[in-house]
Amino acid sequence: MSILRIALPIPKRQLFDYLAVDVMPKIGARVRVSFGPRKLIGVVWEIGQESAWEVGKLKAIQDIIDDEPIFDETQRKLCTWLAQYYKHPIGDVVQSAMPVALRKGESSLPKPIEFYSATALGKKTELTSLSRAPKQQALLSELLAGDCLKAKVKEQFGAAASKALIDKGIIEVLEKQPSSISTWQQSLIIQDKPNANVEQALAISSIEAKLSEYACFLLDGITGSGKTEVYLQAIEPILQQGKQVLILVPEIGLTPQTVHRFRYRFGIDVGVLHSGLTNNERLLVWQKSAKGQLGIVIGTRSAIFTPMLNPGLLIVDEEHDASYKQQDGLRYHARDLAVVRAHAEQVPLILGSATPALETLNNALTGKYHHLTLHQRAGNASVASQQVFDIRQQPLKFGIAQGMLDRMKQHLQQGSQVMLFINRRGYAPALVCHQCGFVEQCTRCDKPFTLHNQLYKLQCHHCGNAKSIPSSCQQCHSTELTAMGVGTEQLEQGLTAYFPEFSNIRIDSDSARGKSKLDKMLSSINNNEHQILIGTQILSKGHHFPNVTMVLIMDVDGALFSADYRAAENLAQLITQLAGRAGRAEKPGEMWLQTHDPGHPLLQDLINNGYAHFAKYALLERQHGNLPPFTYQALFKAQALSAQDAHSFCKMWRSSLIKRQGVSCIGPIPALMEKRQGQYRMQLLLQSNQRSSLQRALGQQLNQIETLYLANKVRWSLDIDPQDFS
DNA sequence: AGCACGCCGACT
DNA sequence: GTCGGCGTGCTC
Repeated sequence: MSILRIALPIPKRQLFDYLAVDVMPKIGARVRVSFGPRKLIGVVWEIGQESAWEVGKLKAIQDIIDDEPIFDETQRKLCTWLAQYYKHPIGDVVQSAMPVALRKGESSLPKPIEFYSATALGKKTELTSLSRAPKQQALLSELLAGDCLKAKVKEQFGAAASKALIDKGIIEVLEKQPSSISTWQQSLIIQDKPNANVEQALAISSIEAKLSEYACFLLDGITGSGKTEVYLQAIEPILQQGKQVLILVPEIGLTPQTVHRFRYRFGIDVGVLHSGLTNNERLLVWQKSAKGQLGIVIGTRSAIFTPMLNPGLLIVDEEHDASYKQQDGLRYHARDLAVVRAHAEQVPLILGSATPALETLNNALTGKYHHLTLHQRAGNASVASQQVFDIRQQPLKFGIAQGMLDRMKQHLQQGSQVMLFINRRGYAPALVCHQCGFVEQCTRCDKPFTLHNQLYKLQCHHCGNAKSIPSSCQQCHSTELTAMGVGTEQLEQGLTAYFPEFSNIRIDSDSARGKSKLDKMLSSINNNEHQILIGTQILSKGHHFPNVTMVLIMDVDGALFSADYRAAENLAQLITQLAGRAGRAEKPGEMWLQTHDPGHPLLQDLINNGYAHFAKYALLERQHGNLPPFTYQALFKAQALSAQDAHSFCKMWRSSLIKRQGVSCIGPIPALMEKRQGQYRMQLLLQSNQRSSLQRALGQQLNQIETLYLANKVRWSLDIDPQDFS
């Protein structure tokens, strides 16, 4: 008796067994089943001969939705890998790999294309007989010349005209299968291909040497060095072989210009997947790609799941970008999944960035990835000069030093724009003396204490050691101790009052919700409608600000002294990205970094030697500190209505994990925002030198937790390779 | 995750 | 007397 093992949208780390009725569904096809009192849609994941359940108690499936699998073997492999690696319920994984429309049971087959055609009666109808209905007359005349797509008719002639003609029997709606539509391979052209420079040509030929096998390339090219041109020329032979290309871009970077550039170069339809699409639009791209009808698919994080009939190349642009890591539910990293997918499909993968993530850089340096570098800047690109501004003992107005305000004034009066940059992401903050720059450190670890305002405590995020907040500086006895970071609103108000004659605009993910809103803001900036730009991360992504001649990074220390070891890396990426986007050749920009520690070695290294040098130094530091990518981490989070419950749950995890080989724990430590929505949040950081020992320990741990201890009071989650510790 | 079952408080 | 609160447990 064949048993169907089905992945159901249930948060359990298991498959559910069912029986087939008379037709056997294929592996990878959707089926409808009854599950307890409700009906669910699941995907047949395995077919086996026996069940751990009593076979007599198994239910039969209700019906089969797909005759053909919607998950091919590679996709099933990817999902299984995801579930295994991220320790996530398989049903949930399968669910997130599917477009929403398919989760709801929509047909996976492309909808037939509807078009209007003149009937036999229509062909005999005199046009003049319709002279009293000009719209209908025009439509009929159009259709006598040839058939026309339904959507196009509706747009040109309106719904009323076509309906009237259908009622008269003059025209009719016909359907044809989309596969009979001409394929992109026939319309492929190569438009306006510029000559590659030496470095680009070298990169392109390195990639071309590995077109039909797995290989991972880090395309490490400074801003303005023409990474996109390398992508375009690497794509060319792939498309010419009739194979497909999947390109991932960060959430905000998905600008129409980029898409246009691909579309224009090759003259083919490009499938675009972004958050603004409806479920049906998303499904359509999915279907077309699965049928091989799209040469290029571009999309954000979840586009990595798009099936391809004939894959030829994967590209992850701006691979260091944090938006590739999903921050809730299935916490996967799309870049890492791209590596797994490229391997499974046996196709090459290009990871592109001006500021590669340290993990990626390490893989390139150890030879796991091929390292391709572009140093030459094309044409009129420029980089802003970078310098630190010592704010010790400086009077600060809404977070800005007086010296910097004066400098801003100069730039503004010359008609230039000034950009202020705040890290709104709450890095675990330290306590710093404004007089002398002294930072309170844990005596055991020599690491800055993290300030927990709600607890009114300083706590070391490396050993858990805690003390109360001192009232004066240990070194100079000043009472001016400050936490780092200032709110955007406060700054906005302050600037409006201080520079009444200049208009300011705030750009963050809240104010720029939606792509068109952001575009509008950007064009108003480039039209000089605003002189002072206040922004967060969003400004560092993909856009150029030729008229900005001064960039001020307000809260450098927040990142330098954060317990989050990634904060310094993120800051360096941000500074480097911004420096490449402000000003232009004739009007170069200057960038200022406000800090209490102007001599900080990482900061000095970045400013004097650039990102690549900084990154190597930072990697060395990570190695000495036993941190990723030289060790492997997982973050266990627990939240409960009572702090005691959350704490003891973490401790229970800790005590059972610590017995396992090669895994160490830090915590439990309260989360940065200890209490949110009435829930107390605690976390435990797990670390190992060996990826496999961490994986094994977590696997065993989860088996226990599901069978032995079901703490209903505590909601918990596990973040493998955490990027963010808040 | 849902959904049912169940066991206790304030209402027509 | 019951309507409904949400704690507990189960779903192939």
